[in-house]
Amino acid sequence: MSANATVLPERATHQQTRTFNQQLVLRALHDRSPFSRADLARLTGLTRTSVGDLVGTLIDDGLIEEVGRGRSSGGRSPILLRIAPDGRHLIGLDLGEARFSGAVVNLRGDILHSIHLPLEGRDGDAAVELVVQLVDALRTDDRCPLLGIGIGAPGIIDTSTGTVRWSVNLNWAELRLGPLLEQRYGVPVVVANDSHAAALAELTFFRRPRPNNLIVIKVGRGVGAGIILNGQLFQGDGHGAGEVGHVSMGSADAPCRCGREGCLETIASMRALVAAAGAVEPTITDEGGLVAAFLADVTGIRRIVLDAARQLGVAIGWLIGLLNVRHVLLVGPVAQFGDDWLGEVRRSARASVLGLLASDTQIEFGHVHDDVVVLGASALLMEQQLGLGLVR
Amino acid sequence: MSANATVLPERATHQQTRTFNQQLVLRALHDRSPFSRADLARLTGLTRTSVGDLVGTLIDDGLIEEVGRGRSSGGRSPILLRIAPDGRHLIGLDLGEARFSGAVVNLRGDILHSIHLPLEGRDGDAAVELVVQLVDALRTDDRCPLLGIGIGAPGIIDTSTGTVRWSVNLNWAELRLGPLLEQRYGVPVVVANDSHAAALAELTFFRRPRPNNLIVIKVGRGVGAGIILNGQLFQGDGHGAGEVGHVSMGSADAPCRCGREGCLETIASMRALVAAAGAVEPTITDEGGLVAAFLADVTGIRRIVLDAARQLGVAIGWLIGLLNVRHVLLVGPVAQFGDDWLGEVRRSARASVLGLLASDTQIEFGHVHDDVVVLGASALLMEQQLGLGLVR
DNA sequence: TTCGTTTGTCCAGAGACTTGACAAAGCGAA
DNA sequence: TTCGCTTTGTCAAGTCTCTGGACAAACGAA
Repeated sequence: MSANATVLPERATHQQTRTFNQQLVLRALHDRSPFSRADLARLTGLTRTSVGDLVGTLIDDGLIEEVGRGRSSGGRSPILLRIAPDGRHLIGLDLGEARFSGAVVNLRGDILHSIHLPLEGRDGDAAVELVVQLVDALRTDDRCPLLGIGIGAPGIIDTSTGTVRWSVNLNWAELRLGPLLEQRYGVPVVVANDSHAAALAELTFFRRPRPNNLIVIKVGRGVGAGIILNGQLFQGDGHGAGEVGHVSMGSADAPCRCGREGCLETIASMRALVAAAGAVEPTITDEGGLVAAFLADVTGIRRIVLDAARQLGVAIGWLIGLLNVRHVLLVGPVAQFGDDWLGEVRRSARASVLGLLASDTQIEFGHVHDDVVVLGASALLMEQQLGLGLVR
Repeated sequence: MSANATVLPERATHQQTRTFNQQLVLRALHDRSPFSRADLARLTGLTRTSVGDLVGTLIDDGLIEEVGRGRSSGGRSPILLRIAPDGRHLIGLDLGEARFSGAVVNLRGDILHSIHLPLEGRDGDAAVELVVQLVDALRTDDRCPLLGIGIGAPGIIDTSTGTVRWSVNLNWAELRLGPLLEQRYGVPVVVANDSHAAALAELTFFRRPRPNNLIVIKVGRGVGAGIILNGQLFQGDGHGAGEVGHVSMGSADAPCRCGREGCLETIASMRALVAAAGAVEPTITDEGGLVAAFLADVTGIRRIVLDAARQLGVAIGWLIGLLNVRHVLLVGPVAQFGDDWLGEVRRSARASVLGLLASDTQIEFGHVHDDVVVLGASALLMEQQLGLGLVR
């Protein structure tokens, strides 16, 4: 037998069957609670016996709990079950460009306690130190079992090994952040790109029924997309899927921090918009000022912002044309621009792609904008540790 | 329990475990033969006992066969196994724009017998009749058990139901081609978009080790892509993934048959190139003439063709930027343009996307061009019926 | 109160993988 | 040639998990 053997998936065993069905029960309860054991049996196709057994071990694990009895439909009244919200706690981190945020999150996605630490120009090891501070601060005072730590950060991130391969503003390269924290805290750690995390947050906590395919575009200081296909986060061969911010839009104007010119990020990101608006109207120096000027219809500003929306729409048009995905969400500070801006994005996207595909696609704002990365990182951790949403 | 219950995947059962492991063995042998039972045990992680049992049923089914003994490595010499090439035969069809092709294919992807029927303007029911003729002609004279019929056709195709939702030049809309043929011939039938099929052909028969992600762009009369992500064909919510031919390239010149303007297809397809070249050099009236003129460096023609390559490169740049996929293959008649053309595509694609992503991506010609759709349709059928390559 | 229905659980049974053991088959050294 | 060691393929018993049938508990309605 030669050395470079074919790579095969894991074999199927009894234990895998068990785990899979346990996750099936867990996922049903996560998607919509409460359910009785009999409900779950009908829903999953398993027998009442099997469900009873599975539920037993899940209750022993503290992951689900009984919450009283439901209304009878002519027979014995069912015992209702739900995910035990505080069966586990998670720590979710958002390593943003201006500040690091962290929160303790429960299994329902409730944020129990959150902290923000300004970055103030720190990078490299100093930034790692800040991460440690954040986790230390969140870990005190919580006697609930900790499922692990989920981290979202800008840049190219290898989630399978927990390595930050490249993050411009933090000045990290090939940083094994995951293993480092795992060793320090002794709990599982997952690290993912912030836009990818955002997509998972919307999918896991805010979309019912869960779409198979979903694209979430996060427009903040940068522009990035999280792409969920067949119910799973798609990261690409090099973990760089969704890097829409650095695709060339043709017009080579402003230089981009990636070293090239004409990237979408130099046109449509908040950073670029604030700069462009500031050049016209010097009083505008930050996002707040820009948004206010846009909403107040200040001459010139409106056009700048809507032009950017148009370019973003072109990028979305490509996404729709290439992937034919029906759900596209926009999250981040751009949500403040409101429906005029969104309308421009929609028009532009629809104009640049085959009608049959575009007409079915919904382009909307996401549900959360501030904590979306924290929640998404938590969602990824839940998915990896508990199997919510992951279809084997 | 409310009516709109959450959609859950199938529960795991013993039988599924069995099927899964059987497919694991089958897939190992399909990827690289021959292997002994002991090899397979090491490769899959199953015990020798289990593998022996699985192999037994597969041999009884006629899907694999023993092919003598291998060299001993100090102990008893192993009995070598491989897929029985003619354990099943398949019929693969390519419903092209100018002609319908069909072939009998075996499990190794060998084409045993093929036919071509010119379309001669037929569409609608007449085209369906032609499909039936093709199958009838291929079915005679083959006593090997028929696994089924695989069909690749241009247009938007719902593979899950076997429906051609929309095919311009065949004038088909919502045609339930799959069920129709299933009823007539009593064997499983799969229908897929031709570019999607092409991608499956390259993945299934010509790429070792099998890449996780692969994009195959078929440039012929139209332009379409087949997108394989996480080892599976990705079709999108409306089965229209990969419709790169109808994304707007900005410059709104020629009207497209889809009703819009500036589509990639009006610039980079063979149909468009022949038309553009014909306008400059009236002696050019078909693909052959165009290719000859390009290779002979006829004034003006070269520029037209390379301009098209550049535009195609932009589209590939978007694909790479959005999906970060490392393997991109080009198939179809454009392969005749050779390395100059390919070089131009590569340059353009690399220029329009983040260096970190582009540098890892290989853009090459595919292995087959003529029979790629026939083989791909067969591959899809094999995948669905035998589970080769599909990871549950 | 009684009957029918629904729920949750217990017990036996079946399917598939694993473990341990063993015979068959081959290489190599004494 | 013979013996010992290794590898291969198979057999029997054991374990894990799902399934099917049966039963008691719980509830509404007559």
